[in-house]
Amino acid sequence: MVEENADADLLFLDLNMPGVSGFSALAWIRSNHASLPTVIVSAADDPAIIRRSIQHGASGFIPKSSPIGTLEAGIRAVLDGEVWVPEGIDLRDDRLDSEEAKIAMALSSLTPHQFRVLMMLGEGLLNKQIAFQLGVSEATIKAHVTAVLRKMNVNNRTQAVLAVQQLRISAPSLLDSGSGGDAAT
Amino acid sequence: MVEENADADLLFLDLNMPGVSGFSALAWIRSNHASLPTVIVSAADDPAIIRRSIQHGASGFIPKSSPIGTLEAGIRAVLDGEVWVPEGIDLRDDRLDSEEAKIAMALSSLTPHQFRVLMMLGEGLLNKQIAFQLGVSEATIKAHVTAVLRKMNVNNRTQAVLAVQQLRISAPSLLDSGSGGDAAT
DNA sequence: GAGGCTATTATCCAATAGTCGAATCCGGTT
DNA sequence: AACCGGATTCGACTATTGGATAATAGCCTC
Repeated sequence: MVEENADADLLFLDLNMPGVSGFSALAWIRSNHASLPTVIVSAADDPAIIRRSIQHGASGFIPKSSPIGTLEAGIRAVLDGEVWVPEGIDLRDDRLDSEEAKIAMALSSLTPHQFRVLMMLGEGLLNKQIAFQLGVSEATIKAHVTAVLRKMNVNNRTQAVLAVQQLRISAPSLLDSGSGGDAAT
Repeated sequence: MVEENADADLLFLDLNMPGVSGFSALAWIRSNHASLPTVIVSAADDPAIIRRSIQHGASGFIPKSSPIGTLEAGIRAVLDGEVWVPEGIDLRDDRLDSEEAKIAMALSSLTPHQFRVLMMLGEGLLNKQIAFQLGVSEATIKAHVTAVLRKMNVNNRTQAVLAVQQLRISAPSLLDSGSGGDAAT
């Protein structure tokens, strides 16, 4: 849709759209339509998610629970070139997880069709099914898939899908990174 | 490890172990070793995660930040057959998301080897690599994979991996669907 | 108009994935 | 001891995937 509406002034983007996992779309749109301010509208209000949205290039974040007035103020602010987040959200000290940044960058380099194909890989579809849905030959899809694997630096579609999954809405800040044995007794 | 220590009295399980995504291991262990009380020990303290742990059959949840005394009390309670969660966590109204329950049930039906193979699929490994790591022929792995696909009711490994990913630690309560509304931290 | 990038398709080939049937092993029963 | 159901193992066969190469066409830029 973004491709077909290149003259839009503003984009409202819902995280967790079916068929597009988490921040993938945001990361791609930010690079391929840099002049299109994007506001995340989400039911989530987790500070970690808000921060990640901004890190991925969103111009604003407006929880669905916001009163109309806030929505309006947010839109005005973003159209004025500002970054808008709910009150009380601290954006300092923000740096994107390096692994996540790497994946986002790879996504950015994809062409529109390649991105589309990748999202469909993420639904576990066969090349043949993707070809049918997009109305092109399977050979074309294979070419796209090959290009995607190369750009994402992975060896097969499953790994590509797993990489994309890392941009899902989950709360990395809540996890731990250390690990050690767990044992029983 | 659980398979090799069938006589254990209690299992401490860390969510997000490398190679086992989220609640997968818990779901499987609960069905295949029903008499083994399992306590989740995690750095996370999100009420949603704690609730999901109990829903998946954990006997207790102890945040890593807990003082020793609490840890001890929790262990005693669980060994006495009780369910232990941090103070202030409300467990009422608990029903597992139906899609998630379906996946957990499918996982439960897997044999030890099949489960192991599935977890390795989740790392994007080739059949050949799995075969090597487990010291069996590739044909054997293929057979296991086929069995897994059948039990999980999917058509290919990518779909199987995606299903397992749904049991990752992410906070469904933070996404749309209404209800909850606990902003952590 | 030339050069560069994307998209499309095709063909050929090697590797990987998935299905089927069958042999073997193992624990528990009869 | 014979039997049974299952888990595990494996080889043969087929389908899908991924890589390499090439050709055509459209689009944008210089």
